[in-house]
Order: sequence, then structure tokens, then C-alpha cells
Amino acid sequence: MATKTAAQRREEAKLEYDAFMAGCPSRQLLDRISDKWVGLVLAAMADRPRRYGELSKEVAGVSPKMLTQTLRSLERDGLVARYVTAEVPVRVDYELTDLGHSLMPLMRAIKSWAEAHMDDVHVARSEYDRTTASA
Amino acid sequence: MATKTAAQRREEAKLEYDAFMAGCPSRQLLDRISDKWVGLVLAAMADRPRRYGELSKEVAGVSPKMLTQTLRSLERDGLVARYVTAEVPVRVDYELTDLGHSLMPLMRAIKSWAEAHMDDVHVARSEYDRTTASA
DNA sequence: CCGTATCCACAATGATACTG
DNA sequence: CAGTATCATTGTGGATACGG
Repeated sequence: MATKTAAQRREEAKLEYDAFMAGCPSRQLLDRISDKWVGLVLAAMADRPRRYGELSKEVAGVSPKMLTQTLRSLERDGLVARYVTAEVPVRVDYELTDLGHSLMPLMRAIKSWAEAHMDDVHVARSEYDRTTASA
Repeated sequence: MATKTAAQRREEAKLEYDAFMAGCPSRQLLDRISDKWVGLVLAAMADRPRRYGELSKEVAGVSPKMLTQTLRSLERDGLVARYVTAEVPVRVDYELTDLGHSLMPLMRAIKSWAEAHMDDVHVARSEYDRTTASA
């Protein structure tokens, strides 16, 4: 039996990692809510349903591609519901589901921690940058 | 005065977006904690300080480049402290700061929501995929 | 009006060899 | 032991023209 190559060892390690984390629900949740546009989209329809065009304006700077992609993944995860009304032209509304609403306290918790501690973080950064300054 | 081009309008929109979100602390916090390795690294030293080599093994699959990069950003943000002991060979320990520890309840909250609701998410995904199935 | 299709740019991640 | 330097690769997001 030949000695394992670095690549092989790394592959095994990777499997362990996957076994430990890939299945961890917190990882998937973080990946979802930390998406660049998710927070803005959810916030935009927190209080009432919104049409696609409304979201497009309210979430300023988002391209149609990203807006649709964001809405689709939120819909797939059951956080947002999509309603199509067959008018001419067609009308589409999006709104938070109960599951989507249940996520809001968590978002608020994140906001709270950040508001309470981001000053410390910024001070730490300044100190680190000052101390580490090279030239 | 010429009509604004699409690019110009988009640029203005982008600035509005930046003004609204770039300064939002929750955005920065999410970006930090949702990093691929941050969760694992923080978890690895949650109960006691760890040496670089220990982290390298415990956080299986991480390359030295990413481990160092992760540790540096956590150190810069004041979530982790780095201690160098001048032995031969050199010894370096990392541990959570008070600020780092204060983040743990939030991580647990995320984990809790995920554990409580990821089943719903998975059901929603299955339903969505089933309904949307094309070929 | 509500998206989809396409192409492009760039940042993020990874493997790995090498240095203090 | 504890990283750093380099190169290759991939994923992610953006602009925009066009279709239902």
C-alpha cells in the first residue's frame, strides 16, 4: 500500500468536513440570508406584498437577473409566495409566507448585535490597521 | 439636457442603494459570519485556545491560505486574539476575545432557527421542484 | 409588465511549493 | 511550526437585448 498523497489526504479531510458541516442547517441558513440581495428583498416586502416592478425600484441597483434569481430561491425555500394575476398586462405580486415572517426576529437579532457591537469592531479594525501599518 | 441613459440611471440607483445598505451594520456582520470558514474556525476555538496547526486539522479541508486569511480578518475585527510564543519552533495560539464570545449566542440563535425550520424549507423545496419539474 | 437568455468581468477559493 | 507566494479555476454578479 503506497503512502497517501497530499491530494488523497486532503480529499478525505474534505469528506470529514462535508460530513460535519454540509449537513449543518445553520450553514445553509447563513448562505441564504447572507446573500447580497435577500436582505433587501425581504425588507422590501416585510410589511406588505410587492409587485415585481415595485421591488425592482425599491431594491435600487438590482438587475432583473438578480432580482428574479433572488425571488426564485426565496420562493423555492418557502419564504416568499408568488401570485400571478391574469390581467393585461400581467401582474405578479410577492409576499412573505409565515415561514418568511418567522425569519424576521432573527434578522432583527442580527441587526441588534451589529448595532450593539459594530463600534467595537470598527475600533478593533482601526487599531489593527494602525498597528499593522507597514510603510 | 439629454435624457439619461440606462447606465446613468442605474448608476444613480446604485448610489442610493449603497447609501442605504453599505452603512448598515447588519450587512457587514452577515458578510463576516457567513464566510465559508468563519463558522468552523470560531467553533473550533469556542471552548479553548487553539494553535494554528490544530485549527488546520480540526477545520478539515481548509488550505493554509484560507485559514490564515480567515484568522487575519477575525483578528482585525477583534473577534479573535493571536498570541505568539517565542519558542523554537515558534508557537502561535488563537483564542476568542470577549467580543468573539458575545457573538456565540447569535450563532446559536441561527442554529436554533435552522433546526426548527429547515424541515419546512426542505419540504418547500421538494414541493417547488416537483411542481416545477419540466422534462 | 414580467421576466429570460447571453455574454462578460472579476472576485473568491483552492492546490501547492517554498520561506522565516 | 507557521505561515506566504503564485497560479489555475470556478463561481457570482452585472449589463443588456429580447421574448411571452
